[in-house]
Amino acid sequence: MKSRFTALKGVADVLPPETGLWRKILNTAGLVMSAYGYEEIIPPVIEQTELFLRSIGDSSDIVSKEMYTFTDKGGRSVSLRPEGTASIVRAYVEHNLPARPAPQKFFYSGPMFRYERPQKGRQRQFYQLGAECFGIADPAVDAEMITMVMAILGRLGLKGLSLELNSIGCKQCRPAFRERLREFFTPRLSELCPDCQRRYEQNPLRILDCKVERCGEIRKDAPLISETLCQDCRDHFASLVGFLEALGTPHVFNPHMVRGLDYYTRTVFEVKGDAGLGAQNAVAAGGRYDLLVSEFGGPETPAIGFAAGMERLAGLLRQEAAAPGPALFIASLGAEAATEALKLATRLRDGGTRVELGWGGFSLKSQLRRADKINAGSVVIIGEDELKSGKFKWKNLKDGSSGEAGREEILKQFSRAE
RNA sequence: GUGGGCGUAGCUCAAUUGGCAGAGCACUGGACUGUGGCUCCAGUGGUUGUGGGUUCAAUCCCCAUCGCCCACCCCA
Repeated sequence: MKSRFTALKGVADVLPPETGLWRKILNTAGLVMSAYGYEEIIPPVIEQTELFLRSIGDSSDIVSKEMYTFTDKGGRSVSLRPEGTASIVRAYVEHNLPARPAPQKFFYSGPMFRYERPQKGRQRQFYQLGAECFGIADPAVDAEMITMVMAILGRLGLKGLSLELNSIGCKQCRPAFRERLREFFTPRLSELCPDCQRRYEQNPLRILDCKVERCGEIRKDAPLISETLCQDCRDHFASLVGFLEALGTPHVFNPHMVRGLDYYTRTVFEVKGDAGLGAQNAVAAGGRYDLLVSEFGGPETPAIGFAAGMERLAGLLRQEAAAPGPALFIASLGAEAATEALKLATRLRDGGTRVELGWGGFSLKSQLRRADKINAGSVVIIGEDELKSGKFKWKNLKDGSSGEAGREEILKQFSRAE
């Protein structure tokens, strides 16, 4: 710990080879999402604070105590985004995108900020990858979005995931359910854990996924949202389940699942990983939010979205193979040979071949040792003999084959064959 | 914000009752004048997270502080 500066608490550098994994995740997700008709949108990471107050709502700690909020030099209260959806919806309304034909589909990725106590799978600056679809209320869109999320995860080779599903109703039926829930817990309020007593006031739905054992027993006979949904919500959910079954997408109905953000309506879903993620085991989650666009001043527009945590995805994709090395390593002996090596390397690099050089007057042996250490595919040796004869010695470090070849031959042989 | 655990070399970890800070791996070089991997040898690398205190003496005990980890809360 002699470094003069260290990264802030809860933020982290992503180093190679981890960065390769991140790129793979983003590329794969981008590929799948464009097949589903999504286009990238790049919103700013900073917004006026009120945007998040109005979207996420005050029943969540995100807004009340986790935002990076400050006053800028113009006296405005601004915040680093704690999640992506609010910005996308703002952009959608601000640029009058509802005027374009529905559905409008966007994906995004980038850092989010929440001032939380770090733990496994949770940091203050973390990356999310997400998508939003505007303009269609049909449950087929819910099924499509969920299928797309599962397709991304599947394409990445992730196994042991479970998709959980619920409906939390709309503005007609959810308030009624909240009240029924309160009535149910009122007589046993004193038996609930302190956190749940607070939830009772703030957001009684949250009591349903409390981890305290005693609270679990108490809520055994609590009313279920699925029994309280209005007919429209009930139909919507049934239809979604039908689509998923037709698509063969495995899913689990979890009547106790509650999402944290206030703006969700009807469909909510969560994809959980199996092992290795600790307590923060949701790799992706999302839901429908049919009211948010109009709350932001746009026309009444149904919408649905999801977000996935990059760090959690990367954590699940264990780094398997050794770091790939250069296709060719050029060892040289003497100043003249070094010049020749540099010229050769530059021509190959111009053609896209990855080449490393054995710089610096080291013995041939140490240069070759280094070529081996960095996992080079082949090595070419340039010394005085080779300069005289014009024939370079080469050796394949993988299979041990070797030979001699002229410059043009070498160029041809290593010009980005693979 | 709350609770618990942990800070010794780049990494993983030792260090007896409080008594000269070590090993393996990694890195660099050599043994082997221009042919890697295996082996052997050597070398580089540390104010023991930081600041105080107790003591003849602190990696070890005490206090504070910072950082990391895990869990709660919350959530991707």
